[in-house]
Amino acid sequence: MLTPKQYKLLMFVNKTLKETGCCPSFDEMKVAVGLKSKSGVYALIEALVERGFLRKLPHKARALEIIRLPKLKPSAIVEEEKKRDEALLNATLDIPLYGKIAAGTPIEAIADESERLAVPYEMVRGGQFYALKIEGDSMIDAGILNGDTVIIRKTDTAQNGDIVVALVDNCEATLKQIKKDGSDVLLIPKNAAYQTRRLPGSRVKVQGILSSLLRTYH
Amino acid sequence: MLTPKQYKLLMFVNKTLKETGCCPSFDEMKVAVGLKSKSGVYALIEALVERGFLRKLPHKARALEIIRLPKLKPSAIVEEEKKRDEALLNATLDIPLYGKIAAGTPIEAIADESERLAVPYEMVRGGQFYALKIEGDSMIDAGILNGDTVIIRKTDTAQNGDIVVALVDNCEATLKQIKKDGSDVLLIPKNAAYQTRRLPGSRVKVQGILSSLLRTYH
DNA sequence: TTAAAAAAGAACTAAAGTAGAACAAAAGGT
DNA sequence: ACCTTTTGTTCTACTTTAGTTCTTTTTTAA
Repeated sequence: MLTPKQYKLLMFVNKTLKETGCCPSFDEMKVAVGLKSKSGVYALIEALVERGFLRKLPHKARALEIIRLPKLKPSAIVEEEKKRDEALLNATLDIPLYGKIAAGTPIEAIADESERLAVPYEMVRGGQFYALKIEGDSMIDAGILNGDTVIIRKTDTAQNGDIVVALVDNCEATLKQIKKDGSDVLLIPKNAAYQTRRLPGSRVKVQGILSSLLRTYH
Repeated sequence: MLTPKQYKLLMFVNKTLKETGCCPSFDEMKVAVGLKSKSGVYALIEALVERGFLRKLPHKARALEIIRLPKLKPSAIVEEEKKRDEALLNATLDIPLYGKIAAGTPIEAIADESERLAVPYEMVRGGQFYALKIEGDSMIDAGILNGDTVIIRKTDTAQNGDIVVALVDNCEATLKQIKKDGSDVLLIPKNAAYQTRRLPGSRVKVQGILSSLLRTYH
């Protein structure tokens, strides 16, 4: 609808009208839009009148009226769209999102490959990882809540005190703190309401150790 | 109804008019729709005029007007957008990582723009976000530990019970659960060892609400 | 393969922007 | 009322930018 110069001038007239209450002269507009001659301003004003943005009161000086302004989109929306474009720059890695794992009473085993989770590359660098959805509150005192997603690095060894995914008797998987006690292994929930389990080392396999945690609110 | 090229051009003209207030030239449209010659743009414009989507002010440059927009997108465009959305799910967004925020005794205010953090796109969809490093243990019973990174969605309003970044007296920022009590505001730490603070509403500004949480082990 | 549609490119025409000057009309002060 | 200053209008000449038309090439689909 408008050329850039026309738009610039219209905005200047609008701003001046609002700020000072009186209309700028052609010479003032001339400097505002960066021209050296009034004739150019005249042409721009004529164009704006013709397009219905301005009205000139005939035979009057400094007597322009704004009829309408081009309606611009709120800049917040523009920013949002820019953000989306930038988003494509950074990559993530998809890791398998296995079903829910009981952080309370052990329930489900690890299986399935269908669902995947995109996580920032830095969180899953150097190693093989998978994600689990936490169900239950047995690790609540370690700040691991029901519904949290934990990212596990695959490994079959762990240090004393690590929080690990432990597979018991090849059938139940659970997330617990692990400690060795002689030939036995302690699986320690982090919740006073739960009991530590003591098992012979032969019945417990480490399937990975806790690497990071994601939580979404609402 | 419209070909994909026509649709794309119409959307570009519409967007340009709304964002800048002035009409794009044929050369600008040419690059926007990925053509190398203006003549192609000309044909597209003619088609859009003929179909009643655009009006050309005769014998004027940069003088297109949108008459209406199509209610249906061409299916090729729909496909393209689907792909784009899928790509976004596998992308991260960089959000500003402001300094540490005290979850214990309030210490530092929010400032700085230098550090940034890459987070999965889904975690920061629809809004403006920033990240904070938690320092202290005042929110430990909400599963928010010392050293955790929280992602905050900018907003100045919160529901009763939300965990928010609260700015007290314009100088100290803190992460707490918020509750309204008459004209007062309660800032509730989630740790029995800490005291709830009661402040007049006028001294507290909400700077964002807790949206998600990241934790890295080791 | 071939016919039709889309795109590229060049050439041309038209409009917009620039500048300067001359002049006419309005505004302001005395 | 008068004169002076400010402001607006018109004209010419020219440059740059933009729009149109045409021919050739490429792409696409039948």
